[in-house]
Amino acid sequence: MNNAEILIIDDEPQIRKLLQINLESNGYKVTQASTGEHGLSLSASHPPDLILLDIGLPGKDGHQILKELREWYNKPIIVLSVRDNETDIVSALDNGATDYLTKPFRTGELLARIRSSIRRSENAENNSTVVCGDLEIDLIARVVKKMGDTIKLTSTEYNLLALFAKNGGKVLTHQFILKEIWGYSFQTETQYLRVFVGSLRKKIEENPNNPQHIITESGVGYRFE
Amino acid sequence: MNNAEILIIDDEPQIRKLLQINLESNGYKVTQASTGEHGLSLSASHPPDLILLDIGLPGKDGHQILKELREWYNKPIIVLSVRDNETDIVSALDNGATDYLTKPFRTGELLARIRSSIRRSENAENNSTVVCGDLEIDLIARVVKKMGDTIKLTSTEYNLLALFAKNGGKVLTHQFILKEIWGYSFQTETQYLRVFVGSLRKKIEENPNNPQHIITESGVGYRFE
DNA sequence: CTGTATCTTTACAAAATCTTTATGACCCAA
DNA sequence: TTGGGTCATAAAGATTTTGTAAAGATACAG
Repeated sequence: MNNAEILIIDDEPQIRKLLQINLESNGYKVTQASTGEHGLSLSASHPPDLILLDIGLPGKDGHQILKELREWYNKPIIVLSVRDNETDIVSALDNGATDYLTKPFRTGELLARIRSSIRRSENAENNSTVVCGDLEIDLIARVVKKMGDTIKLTSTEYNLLALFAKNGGKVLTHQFILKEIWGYSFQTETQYLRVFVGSLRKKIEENPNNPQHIITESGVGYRFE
Repeated sequence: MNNAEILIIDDEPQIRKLLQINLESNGYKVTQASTGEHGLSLSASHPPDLILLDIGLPGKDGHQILKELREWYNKPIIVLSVRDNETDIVSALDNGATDYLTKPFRTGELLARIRSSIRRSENAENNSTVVCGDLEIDLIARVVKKMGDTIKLTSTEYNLLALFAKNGGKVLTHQFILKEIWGYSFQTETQYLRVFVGSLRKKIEENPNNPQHIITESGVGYRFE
């Protein structure tokens, strides 16, 4: 992923600034939060592709934030901390941190660890091009073709289709889809899904009244074939 | 994974011994190799669940071994090294190392990083399918197939079948099933069960009048075979 | 500032599913 | 034989879930 979105949760402005400059110059899109609570709400309303989390936060502790994030967030979380003691490291890793880096860190190493984390979270969902009957979905170029012709999709439509394509054959619950595309706080907005699934079907299905790709599993969610 | 197999590739016997003792006392099964070449052939003949790789190997360099491993091996590789310079760290991570730890390392931290790596590589795979004659029930994808063809089940029908599949061979009482699927207050609604078992049988049994999968235990409940 | 594309919300019809009722079969003991 | 209990099935009804169109809101580019 070239332009992954990274959320920084850290109370020190100079660290945030340093990270922002380095990350942006490497092509990442950066969001910032100075408190854990703000970080939680930001990630809930728009889930980033990776989170950089400081452990030594004022107010709610970083360990606590990590636990709350991991209740639903399953992409990489790299913990940054001045604390170099084993207890903090082990606790963070066992609570679901992807990696733990002590401050001061080397920028090159941080970037490499970010690349490594993102790479693994990506090929967990098995990247490249998904071919499905007359449909071709290029997950890298973000292009969708039907019988060889490029289809014009809006950003949200594409995100939804990509999520389906990455999880072909599985039933995805409404909650899961809403969480992935719109964010944690949209879990109850099932009407969004109906509208967007409707418009996707109009564009990708041969006969939208008898969908062959996006199949509805009544009461549960949708399944992509 | 409680008893994961870990391969140690390191030329220092005392490090291997130290690792072996610590890993085995934590329930891991340990194999050892003192050279990169030996490590490659061991991992090829019997792929471990995780590899601990020393970078400072005599003969073929650890970076080279890492590259060759990554041509086919996609489970976690944690690099251990006395080299604490950025070049080695970045190179290892970019060549597919899951993590990089400098020696001397803290045992607790290493164990936590091993747990973390294995945990993530596990839930990347993760498919539990119950096969039962011509029936296949994929509990993660929430899909049921009969002779390879996907069967359309309603949400309640699926829940019921999944409950049966998870308890194959056991007799499940009416009360228990009703409690699990509909909730505690439905324990007396045995007629629900008759209706739903009936419709399930129509869909999954070869001959619904002579059911082979869902067997009636008169006066008690049902049993799944 | 203006128009266009996209997203969000509302309203209602259609479809799918669940619940209830009715009926008949079967087994077993009185 | 007869009557009570358990079970299976069909079908009517009630309820929930889904699909669709379209209006209002928002964001964005020129």
